[in-house]
Amino acid sequence: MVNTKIIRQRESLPVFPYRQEIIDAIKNEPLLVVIGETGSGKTTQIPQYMLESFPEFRLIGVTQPRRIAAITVANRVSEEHGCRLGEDIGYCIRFDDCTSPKTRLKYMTDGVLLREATIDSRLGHYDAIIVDEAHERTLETDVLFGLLKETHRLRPELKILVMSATLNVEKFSDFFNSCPIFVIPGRTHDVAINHHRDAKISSLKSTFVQRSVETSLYIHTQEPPGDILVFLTGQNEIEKACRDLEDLDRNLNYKPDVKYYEDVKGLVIYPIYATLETMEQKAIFDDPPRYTRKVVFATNVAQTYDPTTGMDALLVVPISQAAATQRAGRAGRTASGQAFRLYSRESYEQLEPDTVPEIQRSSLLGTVLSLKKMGINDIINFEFIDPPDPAMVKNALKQLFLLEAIDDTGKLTAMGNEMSIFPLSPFLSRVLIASARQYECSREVLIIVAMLSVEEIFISPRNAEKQMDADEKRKEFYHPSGDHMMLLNIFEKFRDNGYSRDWCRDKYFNYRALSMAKSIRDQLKELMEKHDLPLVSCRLKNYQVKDDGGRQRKKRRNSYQDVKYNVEKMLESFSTSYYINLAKRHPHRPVFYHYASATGPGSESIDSNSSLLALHISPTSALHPDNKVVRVDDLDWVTYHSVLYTNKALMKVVSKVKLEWVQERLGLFKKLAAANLDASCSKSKSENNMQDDTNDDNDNKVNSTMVDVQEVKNQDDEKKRKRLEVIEAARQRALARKSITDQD
DNA sequence: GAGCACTGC
Repeated sequence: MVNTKIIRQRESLPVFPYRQEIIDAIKNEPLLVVIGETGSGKTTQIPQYMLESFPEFRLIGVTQPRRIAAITVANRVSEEHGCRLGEDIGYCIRFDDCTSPKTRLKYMTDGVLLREATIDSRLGHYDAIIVDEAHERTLETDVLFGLLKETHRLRPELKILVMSATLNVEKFSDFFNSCPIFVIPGRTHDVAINHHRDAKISSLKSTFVQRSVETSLYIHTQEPPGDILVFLTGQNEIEKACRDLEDLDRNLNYKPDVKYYEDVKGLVIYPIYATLETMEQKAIFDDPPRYTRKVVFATNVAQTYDPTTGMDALLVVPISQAAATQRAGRAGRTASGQAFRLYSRESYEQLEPDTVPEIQRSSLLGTVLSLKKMGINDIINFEFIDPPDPAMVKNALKQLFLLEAIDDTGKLTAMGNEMSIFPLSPFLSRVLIASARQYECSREVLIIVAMLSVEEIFISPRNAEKQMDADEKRKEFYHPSGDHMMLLNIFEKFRDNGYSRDWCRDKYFNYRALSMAKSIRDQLKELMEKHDLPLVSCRLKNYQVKDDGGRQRKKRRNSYQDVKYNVEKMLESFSTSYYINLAKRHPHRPVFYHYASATGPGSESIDSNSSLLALHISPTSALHPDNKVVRVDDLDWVTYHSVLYTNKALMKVVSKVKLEWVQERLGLFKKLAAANLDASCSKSKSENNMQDDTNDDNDNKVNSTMVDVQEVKNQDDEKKRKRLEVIEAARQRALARKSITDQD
């Protein structure tokens, strides 16, 4: 049955007049770059043209950066094509494979294709690969670029298309052997851009929320009807902006003395950020009531990875010119519009032209492990379109060595091979394997690992009363050993309550996060079964439910022995990785110091001082002094899952450990100093010599780090404390300064 | 002076 309406729709798309030209180009060229704006139809049409024109193609793969895009596009295309989703046309995302042996066109996330590549780096199932939304430059897209270039050498018959929305794509073409670029002319509307007369970005500081609210109100009262979209940096700012604008709106009396009040008689204000419930997110697409203007406050900030500490840090940084232009372009999607920048034209011109690709600002630990698994040993010389910072690569190699995933020559070990089975941070993969092969507690550790792989579990209500209620309710999950066991408690209670959304709401837990943890647990369990990793419980045999009130509880406080599980075994499993994040308490203060920073590039650069950065226990931790679960002086050694920089360095997910658990593994730091991890990199001799120097250096640093920690332990005079504080403050300032391009 | 944007396997 031919649906004429669908045909008419397909033919009205900007890409349609170029159908034959595109097909010819694909026929003649193994590599092709296609440019087309959002809405040009490139994502839905070009794969269909290929399906229709190349019947000999058994499978065409199209990657998308986001799950939702893969699903909706596949849906749309199967409808246009007149087949049921999952038959000729399907999609594949994590936890949801909607394809069949019949499938010839497969939409997927770039992460899925990357996982497939770790199993078969030739991508032998595919006759064509299309990397869509390449301009987003996700970590996965960038790695795929390098792999596909290699695959092209091995399989020149494989058709490779790179599709992008930006015009600045010579780079893609240059990378793929100067391949042709096909441009689909777009349909866009004019956007007028207004800059602030003189404000510098650096001078906005904390006033940007207030300024954005004032500007919104100005637009509302002075400009013709039309919605307003405001970009801010985080949830807090967004909520404050919503409140402030609502207050201002309430005080407006919509008298007919201003030109546009007859058309615009009120405001509807929406916040949008990821942790909002899906329903609340969808609300922003509702049509506002008549005569009202819609204002949306949305998020967007950048993540940075600090190579001097090897830690993730969330810092507010100025956007790039490209990102500013893209944001402004949002105003012209459906009609002409205006963009208001709260900073001057000069400030705009001083911004970085392009957004730094994700690969240059994130941890490469998992990426390097995947590449090694694919047989790519020489990571430094791997063909990246924009190579990552070599210091980041070296850091990743060191960490992988400390996890025993690679040996002292940089080669993948049997352990590393097994670790790459799991779609997890290599730290957590290592823990999971230890719990299965060594400590006999994988059934429980599996849960904790899943809980550590999801977004924030705790909801922090803004309302002070609710916040107190939330804090109170959290207490029932506390465990004297720390937060890992708390996570296990939470998941088990969630399970015992039938994975209920209402239960989550009552306890102030993020239902979406806990459901995701359940899915991940199930997936990991399947992978363990498939690869013969034993699933063993450490539940104690003689465990009986006994309620003898306070005495039992008091006894538990002084021991790691849970009445129910062998907690030591679980925490020992975690220590196989997290000895790298071992911290010792200051003798007289509730702060901690990292045991040996030899892992991070911190050891390479400045100082052994990085080990003296004061680490605080996060207020959300069961072990935080205010929570009174344990006395601070009962804490000696702890390991932490991650560090968050606020104005302090906060350890997140902290558990109490015994030094004897990690003593043996600490020896790996020593071995690291002697290892030559990028020996496989065929660098010039002089660079290799430099390499050796660095390694010698590391050896010294490891020692000095240990001496320093020892000093902290033995000495405790006021001067020393002062010195540490000065160092810490300097570090924090340096960290903040690095992120701001404008001078004060 | 307390708190973290977004993806994804």
